[in-house]
Formats: sequence, C-alpha cells, structure tokens
Amino acid sequence: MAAAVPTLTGRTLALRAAQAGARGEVIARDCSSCGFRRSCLPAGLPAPEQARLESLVYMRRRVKRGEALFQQDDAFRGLYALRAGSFKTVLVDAGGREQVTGFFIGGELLGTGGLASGRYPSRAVALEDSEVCGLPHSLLEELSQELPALQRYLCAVLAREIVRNHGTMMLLGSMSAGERLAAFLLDLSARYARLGFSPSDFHLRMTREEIGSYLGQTLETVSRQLARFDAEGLIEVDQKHVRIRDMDGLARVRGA
Amino acid sequence: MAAAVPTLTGRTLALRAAQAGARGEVIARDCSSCGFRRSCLPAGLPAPEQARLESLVYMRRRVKRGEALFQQDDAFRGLYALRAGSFKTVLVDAGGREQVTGFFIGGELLGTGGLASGRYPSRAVALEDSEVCGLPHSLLEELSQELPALQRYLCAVLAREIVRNHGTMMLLGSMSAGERLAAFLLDLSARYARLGFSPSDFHLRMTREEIGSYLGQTLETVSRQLARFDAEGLIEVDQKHVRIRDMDGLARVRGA
DNA sequence: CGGGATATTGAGGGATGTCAAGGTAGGTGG
DNA sequence: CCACCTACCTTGACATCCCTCAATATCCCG
Repeated sequence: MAAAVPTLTGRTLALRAAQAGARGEVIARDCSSCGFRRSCLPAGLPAPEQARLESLVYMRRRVKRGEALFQQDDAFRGLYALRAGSFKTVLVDAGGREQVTGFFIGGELLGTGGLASGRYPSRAVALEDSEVCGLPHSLLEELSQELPALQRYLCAVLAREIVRNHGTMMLLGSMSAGERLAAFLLDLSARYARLGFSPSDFHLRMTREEIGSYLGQTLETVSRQLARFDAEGLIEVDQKHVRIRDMDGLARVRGA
Repeated sequence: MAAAVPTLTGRTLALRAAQAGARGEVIARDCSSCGFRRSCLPAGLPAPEQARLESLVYMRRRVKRGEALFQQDDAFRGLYALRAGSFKTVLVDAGGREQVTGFFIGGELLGTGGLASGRYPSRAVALEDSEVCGLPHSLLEELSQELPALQRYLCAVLAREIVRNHGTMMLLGSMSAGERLAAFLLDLSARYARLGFSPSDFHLRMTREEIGSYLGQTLETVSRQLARFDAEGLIEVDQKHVRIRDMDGLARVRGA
C-alpha cells in the first residue's frame, strides 16, 4: 500500500491541509529539526522505520492557548505528537462533571484513547500556544502492516499509558492531598528532565484548578499544599514558577 | 514463522506445560466449548483469524483462590484470557502501599500492562478458583505479523482499557463515596450482563476491603454505603449477594 | 463445632471541601 | 503608558464527609 504515500504528497495533502486549516494553522513538516526528535514516537524504532514513519507525519498544526485539538466524541482522525507547548485532556461524564485526566508536554503522544472506539474519549485543550504533528490513522494503519516493529511499538506506547494511568489511580485512591501534590511535582520534574529541561526549575502551565481537578482535590487545597511545601523549604513557589529545593524531601513526602 | 506452531504442539508444548505445572495445573485446550467464546478476545475477528488465534492458545491453567497468576515485576510471559472465575490486580507502590487496580471476570484479558515494559506492572490474584487461557507473547507477536487484523484488534483492546481506566480515574477523582459505589455496582452489572448473566442479581467475589481499596475508601465506608442503598430500597444486600432493585435509582445516585 | 476471616455498626476526630474576602498578575484599550 | 479588568491565586473560617478506632456479629472452611 506504499502508493498511498506519494498520493498524499500531492493533491491529498493539499486537501487535508486545507481542511485542517479551518481549525488551526498548518505549517511545514520537518522532523529532522525537531527538538524532541529523541523522545518522540519514532525514537524507539530502528533508523529505516524512523525515516518511514517521519514521511507519514503529514502536517504540523498550531493550536492556540485554550483551543481544542480534538473534542470528546469527535471521530478519531489519528494521533498527535506534541512538538511544542502543552495540553490537558478533559473528560466529561454523563452527569456533566469535568475532570482533567492528563497533562502532556513535548514529545508525548495525544489521542491514543481514540484507537479503541474510533472516537476520541476526551477533549484535548492547549495550555499555551502549541504545535502538534499529526499522524493520520489510515496511514498509520497501512504503515503498521508494512512495518511490524511500528505496530509492536504502538502497542507498547499504549501499554505504557495503561501503566501510567494505574499510577494515577493509585495516587487518587490511596494518597493524601500532600502526597498527591508531591507525586505530581516529581512526575512533572522527571518528564521535564527527560526532555533535557531542568528537573528542579519549571513553569506550571496549568492553573491550580486544573491541577486540583487532575489530583481529585480543590484549587484551595492545591494552593495550601504548595504554600506548605514552600514553608517547609521543599520548594519555592512564585505563582506558576516552581523551584524544587529538596527533591529527596519531596520524594519522602510522596512515599510516606 | 508458521513453523513455530507445529513445534509447539510437540515437545515444546509438553515442556511449557511442565513448567507451568509447577505453578498451577494445566488442562486441555478447546475454545469451541468455551462459554465465553462470544465475548473473549477472538470475538471481534473474522472467522479465519479466529481459528488461527485459537490455535495459539497453548494451554489452560487453573489458579486457586488466593493464588497469583503473575507477580508484579515478573517477566512478561503473555496475556491471559479469563475462562472461568475472577481476578483482582493489585499494585504495590514504592512506599509499600497496596491498591486494587481492577477486577476481571469471564472473557476479559489479563496482563495487558505487561506489553509496555516486558514486566507485569501488577499482581493478579484469583478471587475464587479460576481458569485462564494463556496467550504466550512470542507467538502472539509472530501471529500479529501474519494477521494484521489481530494487531489492530489488540491495539483496540489496549485502548479500551485506557478508556476504562479514565473512567476509574474520574470516579476516584470527583465522586463521593456513595457515587463511587453506585458506579461500581452498575459497572459490574453491565459486565455480567455482557456475559449473559443476570445484570441485577450477582455475587460479589471480592471482599469489602478489596472494593474499598479499588474505590479509594475504607471497608467500613463500603459497608455503610451498601447498608444505605439497601435501606433506600435501591438494592438488597445479603453478605456477598447483591440484588439490584432499582437500576435507574442507582444510576441517579451515580450521576448526581 | 471452633476459629479466623469478614462484615456491621457506633462514636469521635481530622483532613479536606465549601464559602467568602481580598490580593496579584497580565492583557487590553484608551 | 497607565488604568482597568478579568482570570487566577491566596488565606481564613466553618462545615462535613469519611477515616480511625473499637466492639460485636456473622460467615465460612477445615
């Protein structure tokens, strides 16, 4: 089915770009210059598969702060690799209650839940002006048949998300407010470190309310716990800027 | 790599059966007589793929109540389809705290998290004497290359688990004790119904403590909420036996 | 029939949610 | 460039849900 790719670079691409343009600006594609090349989806693949996968990325798209990349229950269009910026995913249940189910930063994969039912199970909203790389699902499927390694890798990515969610369930189910926040900060720290950013000095892209929603608590509780950590010398907080002063201490708070 | 299968029916099978025998009794394989044929993993596949997948199931294994099918951090051996009985999965975090992360009944798939890292991320314990069908991962991988539909289907199964976990996160993050229990009972009810059992009359295979752990609350709270639902005429509880008398009422409790 | 596991029920307290009142930052328009 | 305005954050007082601890009851398995 390799024929589909040449087609894509011609009329089809232009068409899709135009369609996408209605939702957000489409910009040039170029994986080689991407800062997240090492941590993005292709990173786990052998070189030829990498190159092949990169040829699949059919467009970049800018998403402005507050805009949605996809809506809950939208038909599944494909996965998105996060090239710049950050997102939250929000789930609305039958009763109308909203909850933040995850935060995403550079190189991470958005939309995986959509592989299940053909619809995105949650809404993805940009926390700041961001850029994503689209991996349309029809091509992803074709390429998977061509490259078994990709298929296996995709499964592994999904399974990793399952494992991560289990961690979050643990956090929500059996940790106190302080422990949850410590775990949250340490998780963010580790993810920033993976991208080559400082693990101890970063900006929170999300509001206290969003953190609270994710952690299953109120924004006031988040604020108070942050103040407490600051008072105890574990971190320094100045609005959205966080500096971790005592990583081990924070880990101890989480662990207890 | 089809050659691997004939081999498996000979010496290899006997060898593996013997190895497995050390952990639990191995019994004859026969998908055609399985009561969960319609809801198990192959159900979503076209007939030829189904037959092929069934040839892959290399053994059944009995697991007695309280025994573990796999331990947390065990090397990934493969997936298990649950043929009879029920399981819980338990996660132990760095601090030694345990939490039940899921319950599994007939036809459901155990061990999916292991596809991520090559290790099972949680322990699976039988809640009653049970039987599972093993799908060894090396063969699963070979067959996936042969049958792209299986690979896609496997991805969908994983993605479905992600979606389900999101639901659990929602439950843990933003619902009260009563709402959580109502959601739990309705989820169980729907799953029993899918298997052709009564949606309104079933036995809880797990203890109050296990329910509490899963729902992020104490066993006393679970007991009190069950008593409350009973007093309100929503359900009848007699120890582990539950009868749902007012499904809509229960849904209303969950929804609020 | 006995004993350990499991479940029920009560009393009390603490963590966290709720409500409320400012305070701060950053963007927008004059 | 300043003033305003909105969104976000902080802090306090109070309420409440649920956890903790404890005593008793019941079930299930050997």
